[in-house]
Amino acid sequence: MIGTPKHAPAALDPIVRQSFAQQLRGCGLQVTAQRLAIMQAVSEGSHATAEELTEIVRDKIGSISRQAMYDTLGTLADKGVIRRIQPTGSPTRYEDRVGDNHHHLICRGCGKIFDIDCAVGSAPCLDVENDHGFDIDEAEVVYWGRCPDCQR
Amino acid sequence: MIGTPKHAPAALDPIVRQSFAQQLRGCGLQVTAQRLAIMQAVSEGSHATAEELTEIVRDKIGSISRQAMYDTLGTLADKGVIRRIQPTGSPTRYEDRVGDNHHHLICRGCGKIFDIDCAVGSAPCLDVENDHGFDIDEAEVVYWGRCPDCQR
DNA sequence: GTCTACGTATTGACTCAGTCAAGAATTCGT
DNA sequence: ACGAATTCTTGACTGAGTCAATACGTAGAC
Repeated sequence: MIGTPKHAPAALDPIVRQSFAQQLRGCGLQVTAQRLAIMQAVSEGSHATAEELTEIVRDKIGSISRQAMYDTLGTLADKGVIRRIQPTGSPTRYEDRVGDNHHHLICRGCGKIFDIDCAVGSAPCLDVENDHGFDIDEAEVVYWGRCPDCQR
Repeated sequence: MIGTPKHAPAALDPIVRQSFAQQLRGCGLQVTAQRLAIMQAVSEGSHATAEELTEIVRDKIGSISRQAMYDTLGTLADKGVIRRIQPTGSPTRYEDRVGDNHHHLICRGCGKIFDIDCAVGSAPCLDVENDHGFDIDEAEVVYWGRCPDCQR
């Protein structure tokens, strides 16, 4: 809670706020204080869980219901505004880096998650020998290993 | 034995059974009816959930506790005898294809899972530009799309 | 063969993440 | 400012998985 990653926890930069609001309208969604706070929280937290995001949002606007969190996170993820990642053995996490095809590196020891830029290009790995007739739209890659701290 | 109602409907091929038993001993595990039945169930089901596997095992040996299922599936997965896969929005699934670096193709519509052989080679994707000092041991790839049936 | 110690299975209560449903509040086009 | 549609709150609920204590079975020692 102390020492926020990117921004001071206080007020949302009006320009950023404007951009969040436009994103919502662009998706045909109404603009509400809860949604703005959730979008801000996702962009501040790095791969945060719904519970962690709830904490952050409560710091901003006082209170929010669990259901509003899940509803909004779900809709935003469906609209492609945020991305949902669900590592094995961990609750669902959310991030705001979308559309740049990056992947994740997770430590088997402590569970920390790092971003990995895709080495192959902008839309790699989508080539598959036998696609079973599927219309494939995403290749999700998770690298597993041990971080330097956990290698002892 | 004669008096007991513990039926054995689809008896396990003795040779396969032997191989399962050897795998268990090789991992330093004791050989029990429950474990043999679970290993057989995993090799029969394709990407089955713990619950589906429980059904299959009960058909074989009459009954098993939920805890024994989770314990055994967990141990076998840790020992590398079976593989655990956890797609977003679905309970954990298990399969017995291990060590051949294949991936999975999941339908966003119906959730069906298909195996995809890795096009790149036997241990691909493990090359990463910036590995953050990690000791990476696995790259897990999930392809998302729509199967032919769900494309309408 | 039997004994014994440890690994394994059962039981039942419990936790955690997420969902459902109904009603109250807010947003925003007119 | 009005009203319909969307969104939020509340509280009960579900499903998957875990914990802890006890009972059982396996396999090595005698």
